[in-house]
Amino acid sequence: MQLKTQQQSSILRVLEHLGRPVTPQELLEAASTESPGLGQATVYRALKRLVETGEVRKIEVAGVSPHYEMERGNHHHFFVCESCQKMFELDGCPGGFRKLLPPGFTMSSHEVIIYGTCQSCAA
Amino acid sequence: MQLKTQQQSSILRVLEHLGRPVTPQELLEAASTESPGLGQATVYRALKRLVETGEVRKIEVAGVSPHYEMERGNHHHFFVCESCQKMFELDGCPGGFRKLLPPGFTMSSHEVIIYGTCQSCAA
DNA sequence: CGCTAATTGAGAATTGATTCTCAATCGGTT
DNA sequence: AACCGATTGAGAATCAATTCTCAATTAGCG
Repeated sequence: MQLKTQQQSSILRVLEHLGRPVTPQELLEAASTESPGLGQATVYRALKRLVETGEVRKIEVAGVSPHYEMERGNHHHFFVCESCQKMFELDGCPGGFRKLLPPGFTMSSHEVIIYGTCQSCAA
Repeated sequence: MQLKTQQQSSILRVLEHLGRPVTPQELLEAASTESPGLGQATVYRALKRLVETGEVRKIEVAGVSPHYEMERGNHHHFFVCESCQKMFELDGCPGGFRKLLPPGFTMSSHEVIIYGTCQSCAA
């Protein structure tokens, strides 16, 4: 058990290399150069396993389909380019969210998404 | 044209009365007491029209299906209760998001979602 | 190398949200 | 009250994302 297939290695390697949240579709296309004939079911199966083991994080934000990125343990938020639909990681966090809570409410986590235009699209 | 049917009035009145973002399903159930036999297609049709005219806003955040709320023009964010899945409006905004942007990126809007436990569920 | 269970690819199937179809009914006008 | 186009409800259909099915292939072990 726990086979290390060529497909699984490709998927993980490409995901690490891309360095930003990507859709299963983008990942399929990118990993297909290393593993020709790669099927989308395999990408979904790999992502599912990686999310379960905590190696990969699934990111869902309004306006775009789900993206996946390597879990690197650093707290960060996201930027969504309204022009190319690509998603980027943003370092840092302004904090101060707890003061928005109404009485009796407790916060376990938060998310910040910034929409706009990325550098490539602005050029 | 531009009929004001009993169903449309009920949907709008109930949405205003609920005072928080709700799902089409919640809205259907709540408005059904006023308009028995109300169909989900009618709720979707009404919401679509209201969103187009700008009276209602569609809110999509990770982890829960789309919600709708009256557009009142005040900038605010959202709280999602991880226990009951209900969504609430949060007043205020910490600001300071622009400093998270990498060079060359521009911001057109932002969203903040806080996850946690609401007052009712905490009790 | 040969075996066996796990994995893969292709396409069908499923899921949840939303939209469409169409006959019956309603709203507003005369 | 009668008319006619708009709206409605029920269920079928669609859509995008994801999962399942199953025969063919592959990984890891002896």
